[in-house]
Amino acid sequence: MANLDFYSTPFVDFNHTKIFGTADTVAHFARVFGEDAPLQGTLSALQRGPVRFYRDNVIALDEDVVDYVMFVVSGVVRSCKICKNGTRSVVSFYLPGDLFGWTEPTLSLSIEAATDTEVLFIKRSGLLALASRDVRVANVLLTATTNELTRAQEHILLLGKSAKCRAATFLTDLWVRLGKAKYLDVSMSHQDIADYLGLTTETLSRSITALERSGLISRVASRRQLLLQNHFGLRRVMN
Amino acid sequence: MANLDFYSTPFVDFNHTKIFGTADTVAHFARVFGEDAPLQGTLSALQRGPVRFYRDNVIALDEDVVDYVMFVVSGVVRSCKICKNGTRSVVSFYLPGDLFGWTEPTLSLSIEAATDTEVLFIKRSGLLALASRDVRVANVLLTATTNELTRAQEHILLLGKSAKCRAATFLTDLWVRLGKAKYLDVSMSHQDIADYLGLTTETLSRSITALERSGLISRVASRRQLLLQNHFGLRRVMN
DNA sequence: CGCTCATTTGAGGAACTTCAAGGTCAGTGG
DNA sequence: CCACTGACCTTGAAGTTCCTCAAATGAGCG
Repeated sequence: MANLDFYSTPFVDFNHTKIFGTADTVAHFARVFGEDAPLQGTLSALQRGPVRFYRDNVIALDEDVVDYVMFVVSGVVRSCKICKNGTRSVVSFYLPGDLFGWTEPTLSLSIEAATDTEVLFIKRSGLLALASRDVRVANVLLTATTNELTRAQEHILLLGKSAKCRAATFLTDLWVRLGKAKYLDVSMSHQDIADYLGLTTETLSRSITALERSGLISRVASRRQLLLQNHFGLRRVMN
Repeated sequence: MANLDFYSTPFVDFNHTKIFGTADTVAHFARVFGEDAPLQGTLSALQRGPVRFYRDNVIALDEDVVDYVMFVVSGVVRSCKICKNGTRSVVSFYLPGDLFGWTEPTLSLSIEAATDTEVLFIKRSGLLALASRDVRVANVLLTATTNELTRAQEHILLLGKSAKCRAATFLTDLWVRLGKAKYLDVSMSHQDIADYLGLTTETLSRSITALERSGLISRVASRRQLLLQNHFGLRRVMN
């Protein structure tokens, strides 16, 4: 179980983790908070990490993170819940550049590494104090939460559609969120995606195969790498 | 279509609306923003309304409300989307005391009256400016968005469960949100609830009947009024 | 190469939807 | 007061989609 008091000392090993340099972090942060040097300094005093987690390791349990918000430096983070009957739901995926951890701990979601990932921990109280002094920071925080809210609402709408539509929408959205690169590297497992879409892996597989047979997507080197061939057709399936 | 420039003049009629006194409004607002008299004054300068909407009338289209957030004074508001194939999804219900309207307009949700309702419109820019001067207001805004995010995530989890579980959870949650009164008055239509739960009205009806036959709930006077009889049993169905 | 684990495919079953009809209730007018 | 109306909810039977279970195939790795 994640014990975040660990992070009060910067640069520690934890849970098979390895500490990386902060160069990438600053670059990512700059995208969110701008290039203001004094502000960067204040922020880096609040942050711990980045900490590396290997795939499927628990980053934090929701109750543990009331004191921190998190920032994804690399990899994919999933926020999920296992119900009493054994089924799992993935509530959200967080990608590099996402600032998350606002939700109430009452849901007791588990924050886990969907791939190998680097995560930055930021003192919530310090960030809120900073926000009350600097309007830009306050705006960033409000933007981060409303963005996450918007994605959650899109997710709700998605769960009302057919399996094929869910798969097509997921792949297209992921492609957009990852910057519309030529090839889409689907780095999370089919199990994670299925639990996100409210499907079984079998139905997900059949849906993706159906999209492939329709000529809308095609698989490149590995099965994890896709080429979205017919964006217009995909848009039509997405409804 | 709702044209919010209308509200730049206070106390107007709009869309078969009738203007009510502000007594209730201030009481509701006090719960959220506290009893600070100068702050109340500043806030009331930002607000327009309350405006009354009759059931099934459109309060605002998402694109229209970039300049306003909304506050429910009485009744139930639904935020929903009609897809191209004709199916409708209800993303969220807002109850008296809820402050909403943060989500990005890209989703183009429609904000509608699920029952007769009174809604207060608050200038977004003014509220944000106030938040940057008053930390309490900033906290209220962040709390409002994170609360809504938490509810959206609970909604996502709910859509992964069985029809009976969804119905039981919906009724129990509504009962809690409405203050745990003895009897639960379900004021929205079954169609609205079904679209919220991702079910048909038929399946919803069958699920509620099943709950009744199990002795977990019972109907009182009208079909819209329920008594949650066995909270322990409901909890078990909710999983 | 041979192991393991993830993905794919197939057949059968369960849950939910669809379509159709009947029932209930509040409001309306005779 | 009572029949009539229309909206809403309930119930039944048939159909669809997705899930479950089982087995085969493929990919990654020592």
